[in-house]
Amino acid sequence: MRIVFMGTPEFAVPSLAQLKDDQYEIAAVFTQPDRKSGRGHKVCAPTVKQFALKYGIPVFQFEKIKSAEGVAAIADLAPDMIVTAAFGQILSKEILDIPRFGCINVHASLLPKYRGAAPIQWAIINGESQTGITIMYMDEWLDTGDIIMSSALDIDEKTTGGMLYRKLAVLGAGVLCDALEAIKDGSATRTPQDETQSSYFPPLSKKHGQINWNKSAREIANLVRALDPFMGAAAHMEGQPMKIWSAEAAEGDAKPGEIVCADVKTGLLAGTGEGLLRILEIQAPCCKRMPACDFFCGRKLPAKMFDISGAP
RNA sequence: CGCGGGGUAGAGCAGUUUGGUAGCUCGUCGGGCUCAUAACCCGGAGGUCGUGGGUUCAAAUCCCUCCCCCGCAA
Repeated sequence: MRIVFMGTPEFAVPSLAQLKDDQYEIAAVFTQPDRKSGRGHKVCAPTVKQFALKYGIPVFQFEKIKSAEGVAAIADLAPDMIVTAAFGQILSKEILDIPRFGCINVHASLLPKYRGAAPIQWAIINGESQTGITIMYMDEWLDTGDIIMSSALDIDEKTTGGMLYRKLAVLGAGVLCDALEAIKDGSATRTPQDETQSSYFPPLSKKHGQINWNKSAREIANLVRALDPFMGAAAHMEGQPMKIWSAEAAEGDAKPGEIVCADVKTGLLAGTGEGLLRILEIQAPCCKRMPACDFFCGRKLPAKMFDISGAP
């Protein structure tokens, strides 16, 4: 089977590696263009590109895969199937119709729940105890195609976004492998998604990372956990941005945002809409993330409470 | 050349403007006090002040080089 793989970040790498290990013919890899990113705006190649180059797989990068050039490039490769995993671009019908075995996607949720670009983080933000991987045929809309198979994974109270991301990337590769086997031997099924059970969550932006101190300590702790280590939950103190990297709900009561105490014995406790938030790891501007007790160890806290209005 | 902050003891910071004995909090070790303690008191150990060079009688501090870390922005 001749496969064209499309993916961009770390999440897609285990799936691509699996295809390679299983001896599928990988005609080419499509990934997002190199972009200026990070400090100093250095141009960085996507993780998938780095992997592909290492193994001599041809790499294509189009600003818009839907463009005439993009479509032509895919058609020239004459793939039997297109496999995507966190590619970052939507395939047009024109592209979807090219491979004779269709186009399948590795999605990091149990569809039809958590459609969208950031299902892993949203599942933790919403306090889900379970998520998973779905392998599905793609259609013209976002994450709405027929399901081939899925596999569930439990989320425990300590699972961060980063941990879950890595786990699901590996699980995704495994389920992808199973799905391809089923497609090859003709046993694969197509199950339409139950629209009544569907949910969609948008890509994460800065706005989603802002801590709302009026929410419950549990909800805030979930947000903090979900955004570690990709973005970090943002709080502000006297207008200064602070990131909270690790926290847990604790018993007690105080005004939202108010710092109840900050000492080595009890840690850093802040009030919320319901319960207290014990902040375990925090980061001030210009500093790296550090345990909360280190943070207030050698300096005075800038204020007695967090800004509850959010960003200035 | 996108903007900006930072690197000083195991950890977190002050000291740099105006060059002149290396400081603070926490931890750690020893001792004391206490029914007892993560509390309190006394004492100790621990630092090539990121790297390399320059200026100077003298550099954490002033000048240049390089390395590393972080915030904004994407």
